[in-house]
Amino acid sequence: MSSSDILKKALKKEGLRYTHQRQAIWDELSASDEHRDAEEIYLALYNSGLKVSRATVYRTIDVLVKNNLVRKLDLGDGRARYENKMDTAHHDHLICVQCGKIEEFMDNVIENRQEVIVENFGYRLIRHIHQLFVICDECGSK
Amino acid sequence: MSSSDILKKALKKEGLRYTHQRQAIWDELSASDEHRDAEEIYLALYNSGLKVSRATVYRTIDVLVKNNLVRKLDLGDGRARYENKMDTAHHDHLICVQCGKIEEFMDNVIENRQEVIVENFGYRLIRHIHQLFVICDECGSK
DNA sequence: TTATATTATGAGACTCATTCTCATTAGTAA
DNA sequence: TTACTAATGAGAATGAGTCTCATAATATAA
Repeated sequence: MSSSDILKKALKKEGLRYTHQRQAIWDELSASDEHRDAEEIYLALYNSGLKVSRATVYRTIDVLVKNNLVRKLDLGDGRARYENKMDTAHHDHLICVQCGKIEEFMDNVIENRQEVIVENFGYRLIRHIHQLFVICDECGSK
Repeated sequence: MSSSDILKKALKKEGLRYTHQRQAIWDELSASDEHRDAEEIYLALYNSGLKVSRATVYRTIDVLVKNNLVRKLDLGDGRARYENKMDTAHHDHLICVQCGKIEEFMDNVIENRQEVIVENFGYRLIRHIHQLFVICDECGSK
């Protein structure tokens, strides 16, 4: 399925219209596996000649997040980051507190324990946030 | 060690002065095991007749957090929560996405796996955030 | 104690990411 | 095409948190 088909499908599901702006924003996000904030997405589009407003960037990202095409990350520094979620397995993040580098990890033992913990409370797990703040090899060797 | 001794010790370590406001804020935080935001702390003080400014609330909480007397929680909704950290073992949180109720959990298997993961990257673990967003028993039964 | 030197406080201005408003523009169903 | 809406853009608004600076309070020295 092409990039535009994926988007069109999500928009149709939400009863939303297919626009150039939405396609441009989805193209920008789906073409990269970086963890960027809204301003970086906005500037990337702007610099490639696509004048999409910040408001539309935010609005469109919301739709993409809601439809599981993009993941929103809150790293605790006041700016949300977004990552392409297409064709990527579930994972959580390691963040270097010095240089900001972001790595991904996934651990089945932890995933299973989470379920057990929530079950013991008699609750139902909806989603989780698991972030390991580290000093990476490069920063640690300085 | 009394509440004021604990605070005085932390302030001395930081080279800061002991003031009524700082004591009032620490009293308010140390007397409860709730997870409140800065505005709630401010209002609790205000309503008990202690007119401490918001700026001082924020400034003092920063000192308390830095000295491990208080823990700052980022639940991803734009307002930081603070909890008394005195005499409490390490734990992470379950948050009900419907009613906002917060429960605490601690799992040694997870704690150990975290260390292993970070070690495998050749990094050093500084701190972590682990939050399980759930639907609690009360909300789930409705 | 009392004077002196700082530091802390309060009020409100400011910041910055994000959301909202509303007039204009553009999809889309018929 | 038309006609009906929904989407967009520009900039105002929001809200948590931070900063400024004149005034008040604390710690230190005498």
